[in-house]
Amino acid sequence: MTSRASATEALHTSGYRLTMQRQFVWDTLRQATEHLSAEQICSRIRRRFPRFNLATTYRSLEVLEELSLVKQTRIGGRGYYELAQDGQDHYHLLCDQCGSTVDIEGDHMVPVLHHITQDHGFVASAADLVVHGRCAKCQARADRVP
Amino acid sequence: MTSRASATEALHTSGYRLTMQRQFVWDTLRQATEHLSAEQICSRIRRRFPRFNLATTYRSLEVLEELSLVKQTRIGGRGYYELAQDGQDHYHLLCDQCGSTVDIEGDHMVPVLHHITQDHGFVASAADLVVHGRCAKCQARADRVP
DNA sequence: GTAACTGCAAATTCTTTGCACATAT
DNA sequence: ATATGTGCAAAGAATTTGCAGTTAC
Repeated sequence: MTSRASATEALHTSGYRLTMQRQFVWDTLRQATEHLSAEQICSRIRRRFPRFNLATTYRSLEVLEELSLVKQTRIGGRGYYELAQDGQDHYHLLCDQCGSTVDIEGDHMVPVLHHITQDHGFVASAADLVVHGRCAKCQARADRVP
Repeated sequence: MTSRASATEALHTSGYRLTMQRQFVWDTLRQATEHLSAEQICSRIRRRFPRFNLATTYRSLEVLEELSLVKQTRIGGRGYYELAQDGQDHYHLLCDQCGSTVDIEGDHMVPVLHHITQDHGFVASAADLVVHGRCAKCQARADRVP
């Protein structure tokens, strides 16, 4: 029902070959609890399959992205990858103090995107939102020691 | 009244030296009608001052950013620079087809940011929003030739 | 069997840094 | 006078590409 079950199928029906490497990348992202950089994905796979390399990581991610199975978010010039959610997008809160990220899901952006469409005749397909600021922890810390 | 008049002053009062190079970068961004990459800024300045170079471009932009005179937006792994608007942020619509960008200003994001603060105790200081999709022109073209 | 894919190394692109010289204060 | 800033060249980091060999179909 979710896109998770259909990765191999999606590859197959799109004419892409089902390789071990692509499955590794897919599985790594499925098991991850947060977005991962290409480097992180690669090194995790290398633990079990030492000949795996970064070029293949990028090439696999490119395919998975094209099939809308994976979503890339750029934070500070680096790309991070995670499973694409089915319907709704999700966004990132980045604490500029401790560097932590929080994911937010929900339809907060729907009215914004709607507005954009109305005002500019622009048909939005995806939105990358990174909100900078201070997370709850760092905020509390700052309050304690002003 | 706007931040535009106070670049030299801001540099001065912050203890930064007022150099020709920094003024060149500032003036280039003032004259620009859209955001520019470091490379674009540099080559424009080089037309009048051939010894100007990229390293100085980046270093000048860093200073101007720190003084909140300039805002950087990252699109597709590249940094683009423009004057920081006084009060309100502005965002970018990026046409994935023709590569054009449209700037949107306004307070569309205010309720979103407010919500985020409520829900996550996260204090937002800035938001980077890049909306991908299809601009009006490309949309019309697609409608004509389906 | 063959077109697609991988591994490796080298190339690209964007950005940062070290250091000798120049300059704003 | 001197701390800061610049120019140049070289280093870094992230990503892409060329190509010979491998593999899924």
